[in-house]
Amino acid sequence: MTIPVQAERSQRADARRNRERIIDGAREVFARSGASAQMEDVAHTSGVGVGTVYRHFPTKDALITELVRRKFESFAQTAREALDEDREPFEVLADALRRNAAFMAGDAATQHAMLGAGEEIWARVEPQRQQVNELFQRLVRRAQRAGTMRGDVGVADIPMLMCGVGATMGHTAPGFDWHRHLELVIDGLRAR
Amino acid sequence: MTIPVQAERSQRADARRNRERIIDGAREVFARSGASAQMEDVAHTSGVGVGTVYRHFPTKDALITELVRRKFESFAQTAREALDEDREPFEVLADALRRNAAFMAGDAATQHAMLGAGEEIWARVEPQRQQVNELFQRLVRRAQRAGTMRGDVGVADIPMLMCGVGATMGHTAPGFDWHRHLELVIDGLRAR
Amino acid sequence: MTIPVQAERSQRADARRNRERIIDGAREVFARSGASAQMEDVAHTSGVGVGTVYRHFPTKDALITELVRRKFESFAQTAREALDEDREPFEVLADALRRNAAFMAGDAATQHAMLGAGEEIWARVEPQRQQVNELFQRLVRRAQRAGTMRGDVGVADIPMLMCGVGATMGHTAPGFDWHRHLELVIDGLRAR
Amino acid sequence: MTIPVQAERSQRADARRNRERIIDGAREVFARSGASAQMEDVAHTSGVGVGTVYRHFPTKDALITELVRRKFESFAQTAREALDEDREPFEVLADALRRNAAFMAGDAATQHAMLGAGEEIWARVEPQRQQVNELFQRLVRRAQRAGTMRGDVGVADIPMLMCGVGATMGHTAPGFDWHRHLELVIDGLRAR
DNA sequence: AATGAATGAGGTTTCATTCAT
DNA sequence: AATGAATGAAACCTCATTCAT
Repeated sequence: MTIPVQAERSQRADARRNRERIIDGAREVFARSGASAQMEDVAHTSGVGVGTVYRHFPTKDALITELVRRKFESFAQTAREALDEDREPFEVLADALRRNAAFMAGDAATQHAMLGAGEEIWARVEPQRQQVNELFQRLVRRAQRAGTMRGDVGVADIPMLMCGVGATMGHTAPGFDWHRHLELVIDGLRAR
Repeated sequence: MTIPVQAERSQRADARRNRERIIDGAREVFARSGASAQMEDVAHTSGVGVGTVYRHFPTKDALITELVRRKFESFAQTAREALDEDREPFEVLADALRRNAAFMAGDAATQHAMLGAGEEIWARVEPQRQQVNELFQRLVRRAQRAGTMRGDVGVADIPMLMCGVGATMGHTAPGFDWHRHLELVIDGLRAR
Repeated sequence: MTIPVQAERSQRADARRNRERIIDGAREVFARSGASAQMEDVAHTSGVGVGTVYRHFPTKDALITELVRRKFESFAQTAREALDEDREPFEVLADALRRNAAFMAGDAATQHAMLGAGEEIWARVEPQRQQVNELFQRLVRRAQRAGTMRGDVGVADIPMLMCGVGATMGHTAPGFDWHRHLELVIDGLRAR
Repeated sequence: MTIPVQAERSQRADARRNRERIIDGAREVFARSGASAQMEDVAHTSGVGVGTVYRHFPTKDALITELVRRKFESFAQTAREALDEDREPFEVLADALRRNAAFMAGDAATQHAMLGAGEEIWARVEPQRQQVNELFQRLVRRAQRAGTMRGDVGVADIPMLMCGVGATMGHTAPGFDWHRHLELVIDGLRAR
């Protein structure tokens, strides 16, 4: 009786490992090919067959959604770490934004979602989004209490502004530089 | 002798009318379907055959490029009109940005192009882009001389920031409001 | 009353000139682009509009047919001139074949028809074909009477063999040379 | 342990069977419709979807190329068998040509390629072509040594002459008969 | 559970022909 | 009679998804 369980477990471990490989592959492929990435390419890059990709993610959208979800989770993680920091609160917030922007810069799938192309994706990561919002809410409140952040800006503005920064990342147009964009945004949040 | 000339003119007028109808149709369809709009749909919406669309625009990209080019031209027009105004220079600039943002908000095709989907399109509109830049350059200079605009922000930053505002337009996410995004951007440009 | 007649005549002259220009243009275009030549290209090369091409030739096939018909007429002309010659009859025949092969070499449309692609075209130039046959019949008979041409070869074999030579013309494959092909064919016709 | 191997093999066998079905279907369709045959038609005739055709042959040209390649391979096979015969060498060569001509007559796709429609195709079958040439080279040499074949004709002439015979096959014109054309060619190769 | 071959709707583009001017 | 813009039926090819092995 224990043998099938072991087998099942080992298979689950296998499946789980595959799931991770697929997610890694997908990130790589989306970074390479942008929104036009193909499932076959994801499968090949991940070292599995397309069928396996579809076993784990019933839809291309579902795969992208997972990528975005995880990105939001790392945004949340950044915020959590920031909450433990002890420096000047606005600088803590600004650094968290900088770290998250850097995360986004390396992830074309998330950028794609950020650009409004994926209404549905956006809806399906609502829980994660709220989680991020709640955490940033606290960072914002601290900074506003400290008087170093504008009082008339809310947490809700932050994802909107960061989406804007994300839009810059996809561009190679002259004068476009998301680092500068981000600093202008941060500057705009600072109390005067 | 005048008859052929008239005939020639009337034919051209016809073709030109069709061209405009196609552009109008394209705007409508791109607004509806975003980047995935289909040429067949554009043709049908414009009330012409696909062949006619292809006679005027040899490629889907060429059609989108024309849409974007015209949008840039209206941006330039806005700037020209602004240069004739003689209110407080920063307010003149801010209003020009508001008017242009409103133009973009009504044109999903341009939003799409702005959001990095079309490297090539962007390149082919370079002349128009520079024209817009030059005109805004003057508005910026005036405002900076008047001391009501930050001195450490350049014209080059403006399209980048406006691109960010455009990214907000595609979203229906809670808290997303491009008017607010724009005002935050304008605020960030204001001298303190 | 005479004025309209003159007008009509001048128009006919005009139309006729156009017809010739179209035929010249068509030859040029078919030589350039082979079977995939386009009517628009023919029109442009001829310096007229497509509509004009279609006024003169209701169909692409009709245009090609005319080209082939004329080619056959020049084949006939070659034969007629040969019949006036006074040299050794087989050599006269051989030279006629050489001249006609050279005509074909410069005319992709005819080659195309020769390659069996145009069943219908072939059928529509039947009268011209028979004319050519009859004339060559006489050349063949003379050569056979002179005993310098194989007696067991008929006129009917000649277009078939020449079609084969024509097939060589379209090729750039190594070792392909229609002049050599033709000489081998001529050799095969010679009495031993 | 043997099960996966069997599975792998049977899958490959399946794909391979499909590949053969596609090639058979293609031969049928090209015979019916000539150069203008459609991929959709090939798919339908083969009993598979278009996608499957494109999985096996990325391009219409690739499919035609394969057809031609195989034809060349059967030409080579004919030559190999002929080399094993030990009848009079020229007759052996002649029979090989007859067999190959019959192969061509049954395959409109090859006829089409032979007739110069596909420069690129011709280039991509160069190795097979050379293989055929080498084998025929030996047949030719034997016949020439035996003194029953003309000494001033080379192997390089053979494909050219056979191309000519192929051109006859596409025709239904009166007097056209490729068997006769071939015999005239063979006669031309014979020593006198 | 994994594989990758198969599917086929759908997308862009071409071009012979028609027709309004 | 001439023009060239308009038409739209194909043609080729792609790719998300399904399914037999």
